[in-house]
Amino acid sequence: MTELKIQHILTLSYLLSKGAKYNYVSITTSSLGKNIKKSQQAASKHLLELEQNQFIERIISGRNISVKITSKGYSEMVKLSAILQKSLDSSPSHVELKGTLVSGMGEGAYYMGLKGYTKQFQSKIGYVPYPGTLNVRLDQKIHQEAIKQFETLNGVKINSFSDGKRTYGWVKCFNAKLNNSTNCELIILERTHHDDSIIELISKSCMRKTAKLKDGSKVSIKIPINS
Amino acid sequence: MTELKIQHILTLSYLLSKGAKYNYVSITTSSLGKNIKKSQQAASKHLLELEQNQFIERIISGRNISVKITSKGYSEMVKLSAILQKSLDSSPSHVELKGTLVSGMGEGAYYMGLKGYTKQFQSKIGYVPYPGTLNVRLDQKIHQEAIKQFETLNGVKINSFSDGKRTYGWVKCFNAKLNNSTNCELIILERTHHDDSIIELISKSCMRKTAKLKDGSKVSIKIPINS
DNA sequence: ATTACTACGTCTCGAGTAA
DNA sequence: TTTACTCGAGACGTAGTAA
Repeated sequence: MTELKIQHILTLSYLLSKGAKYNYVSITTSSLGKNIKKSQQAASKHLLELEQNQFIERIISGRNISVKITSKGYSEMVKLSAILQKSLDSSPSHVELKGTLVSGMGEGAYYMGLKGYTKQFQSKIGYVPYPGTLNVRLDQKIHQEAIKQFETLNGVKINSFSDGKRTYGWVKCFNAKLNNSTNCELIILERTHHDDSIIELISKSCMRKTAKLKDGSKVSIKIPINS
Repeated sequence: MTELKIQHILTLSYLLSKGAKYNYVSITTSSLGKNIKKSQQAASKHLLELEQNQFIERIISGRNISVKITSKGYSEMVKLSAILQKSLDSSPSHVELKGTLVSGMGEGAYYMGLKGYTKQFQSKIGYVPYPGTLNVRLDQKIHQEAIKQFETLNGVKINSFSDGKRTYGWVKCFNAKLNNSTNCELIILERTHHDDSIIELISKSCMRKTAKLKDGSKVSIKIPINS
């Protein structure tokens, strides 16, 4: 049994949309050509080949050509569409980052402890974070690159605020799971104070204790993507 | 902007199924080749071209290659999948037959009037047909061919029966609309007594009267397909 | 083992054109 | 107008092979 050639799927798709599943529909090769963005000659060849391989049936009366898709042709299209559909759906909806626990400068703890932030944390993520952020260095390039997409993804937005002297930038939170067990939030800062390879996490309790971590521990962070 | 080449969709589909929408996933060109049923070399070329046209991003560290689909690549796949999906869904779910009203031999009327049939008609299609079938000759080849598929489609099945002397074959009924207005049933007989170009219709009342028809009238019959 | 180059063969397309 | 042929150009895939 001959396989459906990949370049024929647009032709079959067009025929299908014209109702060629149950009825013989009359078409011209030039109109088909336009629709699949190929020449009239290519369209003609497509029909010929599809007929030869029994994906379609043709009835020719004079200049008029009528085409119907066979059940074999239809099921091939269903199969292909299902493959695409499945691959689009099944794409795992989380990002996994791996890295090493490092010491921060205490800056994160200072900023995140400001009232302008803690009030919003309480209402938007449901808790006031333990004072102190967990800094993780992403050792591999693939994780350093993967983190960049969070700039464009939508998380829980903690708005910027001002205390009269200066303004503090916004913070985006993404729910995450540390080492498959500890719930926490990955935070993306408007004004970051370190390079792309360091990420910061906050949590309700002290993660160094609950997850039994110390500097140099290898950690995994999984962030579900909900879109 | 370069278009996504049709031969690359299987590669993108495979990457997607490996989770390459959000994460960089590491793959080998030979495993990709196997999955898309092409050689390792072809797979390598595919990745190179996809990267060139910004459908994917690659990170190469030594022998290891990691790939992530770009948003451009993802949306192209969504687009294509939608086109296929739509063409599969939107296929008109009815068959239209056109033909000319002709006189039957009265045989249809005789058989369909037998109690073994009429009892089943009453319970399965909700009425006892007007005694007499409407015979329509399908003038065009495309309609003569289209009628053949009803052999394999499932309609309302009127079972065969025996009166002791002989058995009478089964009858399949398909709800139909005559000239867009009169409800009737297309009947497919196990033992037909005429050639493929003649179809028979039954209805509750006399269609020649209700639809104002006489021999030679051109008629249209639309049969919804429910599958 | 890996990726990806060159070389070559085959497939696909489109221009020209016949019927 | 149609469809579909021939044929040349270029796209695509694979074998062999280097790194």
